[in-house]
Amino acid sequence: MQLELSVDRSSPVPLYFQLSQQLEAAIEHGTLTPGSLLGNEIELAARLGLSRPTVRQAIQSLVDKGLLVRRRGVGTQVVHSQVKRPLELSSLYDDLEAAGQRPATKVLVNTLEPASAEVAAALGVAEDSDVHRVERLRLAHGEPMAYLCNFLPPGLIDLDTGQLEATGLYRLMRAAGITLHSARQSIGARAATPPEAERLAEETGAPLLTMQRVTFDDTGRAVEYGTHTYRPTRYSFEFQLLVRT
Amino acid sequence: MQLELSVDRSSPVPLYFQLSQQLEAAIEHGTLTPGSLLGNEIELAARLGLSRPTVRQAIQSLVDKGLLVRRRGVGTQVVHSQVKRPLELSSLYDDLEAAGQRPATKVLVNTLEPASAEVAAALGVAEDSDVHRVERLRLAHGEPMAYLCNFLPPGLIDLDTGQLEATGLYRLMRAAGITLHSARQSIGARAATPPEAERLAEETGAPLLTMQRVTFDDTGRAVEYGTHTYRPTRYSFEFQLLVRT
DNA sequence: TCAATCTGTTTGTCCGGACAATCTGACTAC
DNA sequence: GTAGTCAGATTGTCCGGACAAACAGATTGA
Repeated sequence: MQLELSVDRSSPVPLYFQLSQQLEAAIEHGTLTPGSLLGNEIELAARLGLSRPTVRQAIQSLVDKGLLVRRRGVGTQVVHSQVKRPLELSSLYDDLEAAGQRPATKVLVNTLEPASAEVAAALGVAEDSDVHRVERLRLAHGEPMAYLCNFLPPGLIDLDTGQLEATGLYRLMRAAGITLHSARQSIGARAATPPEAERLAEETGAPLLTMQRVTFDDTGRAVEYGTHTYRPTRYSFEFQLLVRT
Repeated sequence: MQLELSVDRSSPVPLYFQLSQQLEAAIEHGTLTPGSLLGNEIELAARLGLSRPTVRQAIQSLVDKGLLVRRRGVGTQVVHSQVKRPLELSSLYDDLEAAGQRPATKVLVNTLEPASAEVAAALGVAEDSDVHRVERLRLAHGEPMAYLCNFLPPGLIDLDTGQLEATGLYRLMRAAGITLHSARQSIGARAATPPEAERLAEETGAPLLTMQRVTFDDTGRAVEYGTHTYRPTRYSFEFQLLVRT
């Protein structure tokens, strides 16, 4: 294994992070082939002039990502399977853009209105208190793909219709300094009602994929509640997930 | 904060794990209320007679689970939101049992047959080589909930029809010493074909929720490929997910 | 020939310490 | 009164070392 590894001690980037990125790049690039041993931690530390805990921290982060597997008495191996992303909080806009689909968004509604009981419960605000309501149609290649209805608590973000049409909601929230932390999702299916069918250019009774989601920031506040419907012929949820250990 | 914490040094259970379990229990139980500070690491270590790295390792594991949030200069806080499980590799059988639904399974097919191109590609075996094929109907309260079709490479596990009816496939695999590592899933929806409708007691054209999954063990081998259809009126996919950092 | 045992390798756990980065809150200067 | 500055508190990073546990392969014994 002639893997070139080096760390820059003058950089503000943590050493373990520099190392883990280089290892990840090597795996991605194929320099480290699946199944190959990584060499033992102590020697690796000595080679790089690092301590073993630092090397372990780097390796551990890749184990958590599912790229490496440790075996006591054997060594650390690159996982065989084609792990891509261990399921992050996915954004339809980003998904489409990554797939080269040139997403477009049409904002249908962008108002402030009193929260229904359902919305109030999801967002943890008082019933009838004002919340943002945003309804959007997401298109790809001019064809409707999904109908997105979102509710946000007030005062968190400035919802500009122009920006909503230019990018995704998650990007706007991140840009507004909101740290997304976790989400509770529910994915199901049901038959399209007449208004839903019309919006998505489907027929009444056609199967629709539905997703409901409440997103929380790192302080535990609910920052978004969404009810989405997707055309199943155009979109499905794909993700990779890891077994918790 | 009068939180009772203690560790047993004579136990073979790692100290950091003992601590993290106690903290998790305290959070679950409500002894540690959301938003409350955990007390600084150094004092906590001194109080328990542990070193700071050990305490940090315990805390880190809970941060990874999404239960705690660290803030430099502030401290470690319990997250507000109702995080439950950060999405593990879910098993329909376990899900139903946890919901107190008394799942029942009817094995429709349990044979060895040549792999189709699709199955061979998913499992990474040669086309027309023998693979296990298992078709099951999963019921709850006597009502059909899902139709499960799975393919497994040969020689990995002994598929006994009786056992398949008594428990879930994942449990059997784990019991056979297979370490599940990751899975690639795809969730979609479509209209029921006549045979599908009949199996699930739905009408032709009714919306169905579909899930395809390839599961890998820790050596990177594909150990299972499944094509499942669910009745959306009876089942939906619920999960909590964390933003990767 | 086969099974049990031993041995070396590698990761797992744990320690104690050091300094840096960042946040909060109080203080000070204008 | 307001803005900038400073100090204390807390986590982030990193070091060097020690012993335990588990695995693979070779050795030994029946």
